[in-house]
Amino acid sequence: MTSQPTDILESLLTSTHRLTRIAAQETGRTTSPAVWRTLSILTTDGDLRVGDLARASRVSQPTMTKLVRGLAEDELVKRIADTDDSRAWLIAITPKGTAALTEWRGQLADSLGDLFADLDDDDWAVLDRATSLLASRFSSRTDVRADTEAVFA
Amino acid sequence: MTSQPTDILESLLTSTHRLTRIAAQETGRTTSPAVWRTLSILTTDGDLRVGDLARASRVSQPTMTKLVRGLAEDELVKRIADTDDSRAWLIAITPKGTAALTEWRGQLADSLGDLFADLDDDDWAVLDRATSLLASRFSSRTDVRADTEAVFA
DNA sequence: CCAAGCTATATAGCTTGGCTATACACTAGT
DNA sequence: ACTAGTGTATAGCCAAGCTATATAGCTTGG
Repeated sequence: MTSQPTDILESLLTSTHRLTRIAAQETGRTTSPAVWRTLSILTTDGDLRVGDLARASRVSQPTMTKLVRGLAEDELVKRIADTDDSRAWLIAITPKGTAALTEWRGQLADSLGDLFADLDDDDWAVLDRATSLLASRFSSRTDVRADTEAVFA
Repeated sequence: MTSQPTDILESLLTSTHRLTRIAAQETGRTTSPAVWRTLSILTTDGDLRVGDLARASRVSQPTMTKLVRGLAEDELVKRIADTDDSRAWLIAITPKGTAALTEWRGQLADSLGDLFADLDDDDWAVLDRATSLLASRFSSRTDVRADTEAVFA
């Protein structure tokens, strides 16, 4: 019996959050999901305004403002003045930010390696496909939210 | 071309956290990942002591104590005195807790339904297998290889 | 061309989940 | 019985999330 979508989604979210906790403990890193979610979005989508970044990451604008402030202090992102609209900023990931994301990716593999040691190539292929399926949910779509006019600049 | 495990894991975690944020916004629910992660563990593993629950959920013991207090106030779990060790408590999910988890599962399906509308049966099978693979990482007692039996039956 | 309103970001203040350090209460070993 | 060990709770901190609101800059109608 194949599981119902509702069960699959719940199990997927729950399991992944447990994985996240394991990664946090094993790496001893304090870097939060919010940080690498943000960096990851900037990497795949390119420079974004604070508001668009908030929508992409699905958090409120004040939350993203706060996150960006922290990231900018750590020099993982930089703010670029928007010449067309001086109220706005373009947020761009810095080389240091890219390096941090890459490093975290490696630590993930190291810390979760043992847990996945028994997976064969076929299992990895399944995870790969599933991950692609999930990632494709977010790519270049008329994002449910009505406005989003200028995501690509 | 298959991605490297390190990329797969990073993308998996990031995508799922974005899904989590979408679910939070669409359902308008304030219930946090920590809550349903805890309820989900209690459902699959049965009654657990606070310490064991903390280990299963991969948070510190004080964090779990705090979570359990909140859950108990909402009557989603109850504390059962451990007759063998009067320092300890067994934490059990209540019918109300089970109902809440079930309801959340349904809301997940509702709120994420549109996003996954274009998936065919094959795609869902992939997600199902991947989810089983992930879930099997945590079945601490019945060791590895739980995935092979768990997918289809 | 300027007041009124709309929009982009920032600030304030709150809640909760996460942590470490430590206290307290009970169990167990010698 | 004393000491060491273990299970839970408390205290106090920080970060990530929220809503409500302020500030600053665009835009537009009269």
